[in-house]
Amino acid sequence: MLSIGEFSKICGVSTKTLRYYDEIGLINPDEINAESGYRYYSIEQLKRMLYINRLKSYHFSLEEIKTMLELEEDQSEEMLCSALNHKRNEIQEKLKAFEYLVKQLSHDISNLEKGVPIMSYLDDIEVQLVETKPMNILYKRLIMSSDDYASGYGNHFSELYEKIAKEKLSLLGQPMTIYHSPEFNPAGNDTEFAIPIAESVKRARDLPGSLCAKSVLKGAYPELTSVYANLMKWIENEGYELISPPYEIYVTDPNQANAPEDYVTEVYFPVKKNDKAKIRRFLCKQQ
Amino acid sequence: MLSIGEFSKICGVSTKTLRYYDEIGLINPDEINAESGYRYYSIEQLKRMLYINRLKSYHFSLEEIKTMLELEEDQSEEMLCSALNHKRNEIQEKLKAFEYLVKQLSHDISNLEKGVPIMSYLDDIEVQLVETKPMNILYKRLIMSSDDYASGYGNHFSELYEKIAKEKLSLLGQPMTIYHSPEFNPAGNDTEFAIPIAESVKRARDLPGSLCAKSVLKGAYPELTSVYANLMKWIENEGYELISPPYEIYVTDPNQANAPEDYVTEVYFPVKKNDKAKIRRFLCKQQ
DNA sequence: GATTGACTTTGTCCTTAGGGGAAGGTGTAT
DNA sequence: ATACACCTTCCCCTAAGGACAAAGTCAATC
Repeated sequence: MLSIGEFSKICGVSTKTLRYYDEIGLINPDEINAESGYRYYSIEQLKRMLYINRLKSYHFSLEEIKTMLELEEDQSEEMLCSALNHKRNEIQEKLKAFEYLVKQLSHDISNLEKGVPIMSYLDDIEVQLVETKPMNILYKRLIMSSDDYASGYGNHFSELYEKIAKEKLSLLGQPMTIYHSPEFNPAGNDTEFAIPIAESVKRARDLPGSLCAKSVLKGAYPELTSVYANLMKWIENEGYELISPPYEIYVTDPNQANAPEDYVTEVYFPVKKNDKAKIRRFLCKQQ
Repeated sequence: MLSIGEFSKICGVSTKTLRYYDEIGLINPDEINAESGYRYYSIEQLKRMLYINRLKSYHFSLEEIKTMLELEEDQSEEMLCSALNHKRNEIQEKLKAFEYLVKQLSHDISNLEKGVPIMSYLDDIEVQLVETKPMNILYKRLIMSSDDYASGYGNHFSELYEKIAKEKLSLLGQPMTIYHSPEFNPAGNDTEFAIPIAESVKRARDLPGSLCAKSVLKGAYPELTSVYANLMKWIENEGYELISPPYEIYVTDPNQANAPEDYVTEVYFPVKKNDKAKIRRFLCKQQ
């Protein structure tokens, strides 16, 4: 039997960690001296501990590791395999995200070396006033958490496209997303996926035309918040106000597998000129 | 002026977060109503908030972002640039680590699909008993935290090599590391870097020869803990005990830029047969 | 047998970057 | 005046342990 210190050294895990794992039931010492409370581990527990270490290195949470160890005992290898596969996909996603980050960082660094401030691109986002025409859209509206965005977009749109194909509807434009939430909430935002079509079928509605402030983004989606911010700033400065939920039109189809830097997205903010009361309040607050 | 909810929506940051940032002084509202305590943000603060978001996406901590914002005000762009460069290197390191993880995961998955348990490789690590010859080693001993390992190894060895080159000493073997800490401690382990040489110079000492349990690892360094564990298990089972600190010899030079999977490392545990008292105690504990 | 020093126990507080919810006060529109 | 959305502070919670502190225990030496 090994004391906690000996076991600690052998597995390269601190004694603190071993006590913590005992507490959460991840690996309990083979024997605990009833009088002194000293923990003793057997040499056979080594394998379990090393297994835990390996799963930890794969970025599984201790909670996940615990259930995987229980799977191990049930000899349920398919479950284990699918957990590993799932984790591999997760890591590959992160890999891609990191590759993109390096690109972005390099871009910012080279700008900074040229003396261009990092956020100066904000001032280069152009805003136009346009009059949009009413559209008939096939829609699907639901609460989306920010985690779902990456995977969710594709799925929801493909559902809509499927319906269009099955019911032989006439496609009239690019896919779009309408944001209904009045406040940003990481837990979930009220989001509507839509595709313009000709027919007035069941899950279709009218999107009225109106005066809109519009910006076009050429770049990856994370940049969209900047565009939103810029549009809000613009309408504030120019004395307009938002009259209905903003929406985005995806001009480039992400399924066509372009690089994220080449995506083109149009952002529309339906607006009208501020009314007198608002202006008065606005000036009042300014004082 | 914008209420916290409006500002929240514009920047895509929750109101909770905005209050937290106010608390830690990352971004304070332009104005706070003295009676109601309501926070009001100006449209000019947008840029700062978006800047914070961007730095956050680069995985800077809020603490780091805070100092970077202060740098911004001092117009100290070189510091900013070096911070970004540093972060880029960090991310590239993580990228490499993730690529290796995917490899390892794939390996484990393919094994598992063949019905081979993940940890079965442990049973395949061979242990031999060997008699080592005494060596004269040039050494450098210090406390290394586990974070330092990746970067530290190279530096410390190159320092030793430099000394050998400058003082025209005779190189007699591969670089090695001796682990003196009695317990694993993430904050730091007592580690000795050493290279065998012929001359008895100042920072050289004798490493006595002895009976050793030895394993050879072909694979990346994170696997070493498994080898250590296996050796400990072996000496426990075979009735030996460790008599002096274990050490590793790096047969493959990492500087030769092989793939980590091809590294060859020998691990030595100086041992002797258990004495009677130990055996008695051991049996006693077994009961 | 006594002491020493290394080892171990439990306990409490601390870390990041906020999320959840309660209790109560405000702003604004009707 | 009232309803309702919005805002405030306050407190507790997260994952995976690390950093102490006070007190008890082990094994070896004198």
